[in-house]
Amino acid sequence: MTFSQEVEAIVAKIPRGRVMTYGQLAALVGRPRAARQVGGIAHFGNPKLPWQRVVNKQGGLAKGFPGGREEHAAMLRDEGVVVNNHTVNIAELLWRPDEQEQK
DNA sequence: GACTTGACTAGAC
DNA sequence: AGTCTAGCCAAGT
Repeated sequence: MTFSQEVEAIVAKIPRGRVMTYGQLAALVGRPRAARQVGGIAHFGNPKLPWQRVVNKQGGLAKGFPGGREEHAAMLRDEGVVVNNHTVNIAELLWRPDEQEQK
């Protein structure tokens, strides 16, 4: 299991209407400083994963997302995420894996 | 096996 | 407050 596979696994588990930061995502797989790599994985990784739920620490949408932030924001809104000025309420929407684990 | 790249983050100017 | 630089880690070439 490579780092990218672990990251993809977590991204795939992010519930609808929730988001995560690259930094936290990296930390969850044991590499708190690998935020850059998380972004890199998103670029050439599995395009079917909800990368739109992965945002930077400011809650801002990914700058390199295909279609631009407009499309990114539209996707998140469709999931029930409140997006203001291309920025999500990271404090409210940040998802914690333990919410789902509950075990 | 070494060098380059990258959808990040935090600190400095 | 906006922009630049440096640090970081793993995958790609």
